[in-house]
Amino acid sequence: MNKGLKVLYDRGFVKDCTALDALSDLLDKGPVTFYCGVDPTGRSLHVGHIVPFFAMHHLQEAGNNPIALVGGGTGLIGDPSGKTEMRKILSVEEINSNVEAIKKQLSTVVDFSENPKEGHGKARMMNNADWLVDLNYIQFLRDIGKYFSVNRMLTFEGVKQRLERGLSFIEFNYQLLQSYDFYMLNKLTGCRLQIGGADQWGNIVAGIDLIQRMEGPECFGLTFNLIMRADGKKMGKSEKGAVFLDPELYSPYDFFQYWRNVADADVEKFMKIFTFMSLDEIAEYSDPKRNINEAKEKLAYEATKVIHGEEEAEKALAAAKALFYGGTDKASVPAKEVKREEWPEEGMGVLTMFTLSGITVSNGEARRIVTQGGAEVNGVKITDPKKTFLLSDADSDGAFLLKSGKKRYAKILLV
RNA sequence: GGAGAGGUUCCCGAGCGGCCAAAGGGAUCAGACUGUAAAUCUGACGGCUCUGCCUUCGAAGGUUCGAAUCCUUCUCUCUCCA
Repeated sequence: MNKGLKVLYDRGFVKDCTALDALSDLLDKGPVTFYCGVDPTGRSLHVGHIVPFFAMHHLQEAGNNPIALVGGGTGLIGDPSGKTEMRKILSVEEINSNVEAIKKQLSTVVDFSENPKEGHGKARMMNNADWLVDLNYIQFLRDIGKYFSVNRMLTFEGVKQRLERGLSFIEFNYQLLQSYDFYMLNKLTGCRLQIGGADQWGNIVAGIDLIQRMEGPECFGLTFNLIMRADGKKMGKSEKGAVFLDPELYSPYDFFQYWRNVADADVEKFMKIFTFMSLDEIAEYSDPKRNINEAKEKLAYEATKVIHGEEEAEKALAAAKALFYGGTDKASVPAKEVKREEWPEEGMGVLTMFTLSGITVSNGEARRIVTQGGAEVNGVKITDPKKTFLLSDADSDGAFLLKSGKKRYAKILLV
């Protein structure tokens, strides 16, 4: 099998391939241009979204040329695959600002630079708005629509599910547009391969068929496993909601903690997918004789390093050590700054402090934690919800370190 | 267009005109046990200046001493018919 392709298999990405042998041959013959779509529906991707882009990274490393196709046009519609409800329709401005943010996030795993490393393929970013927005409806129906069978589209799993709940015509069209994307990319760039999550299978196959019917070359599709956690939950959801890549929405410290707390059974799998560690190194960490917590720490460090950079990863690691093993560097604990002169003279109540720090959403929730014995301030357990703190109670760094439960930390920093 | 069913707190889902901030489950949070894991058990779970007060049951009105529960209009969803 082709080397680049094998990497994806070895690391556990691949779910299905339309024509494995033929694709392998094609890759062997030289660099292949391939693409993967992203929907700009939010201002940040979360860890589940980025799986195909890790795959993209490995293929790029093998010399192939990736295209990250932002769905600036299709985002105006919404893909019904895997959704049980209609997606909200975004304005053009929203989409454009999301596109910018997403590009930045993708750059952490895919190298979009002008001069990629020796032997690596050259990546680029494209936007399907470029050819979709001005599409002429009648023309499109005549040229593209004639190749699609509604009967066949109705048999697709994603569509079937939606039929039970209702599917609007606009969403039903998604498949045609995605197929058209593939066709256009093939024409414009010679793109021969589309990769994506397992839920994209139907759309990818439809695209390949379309190109064939439009008398283009044989194209390929490769889909990846939907990454599930050992507890059966979908990847990328945490107690706090989706694990976003945007540090504003999900701090690097929390990001680190997300990986630090994965189930034992997931560690090896996640190392293969969400880090660039070599398989040999991963094998070392997976040795059952080895302390599983060491492996989790490594996973957390590596994953954070990829997404937020080495510096943030170091900080998160140091902070974790400080909080859990009594170190001193607590710098990267998420902090909320408060001006000294704004601190109430009679002291600030614990409940207010917890809510202010963002650790709790309401005073009621803070009260619960305090009365149930889960609250700590600067290492001292607080059980009285009426307890107040004066400026002079802050630690030597001028901070209050708040702890909720066993592992949630936040800080109020006096400035 | 016609007929019917329905919109309940984060999600699913129960709810006799007063005893409903609203059963039950899930999710979540805290405690115990642990390895910053899993499983399990216990407790909490709208907001607040918290033995009380305020805001919620698609929206707006109305009936009533009193409504999530009754009436009217509007709105949205689903099903069947054409």
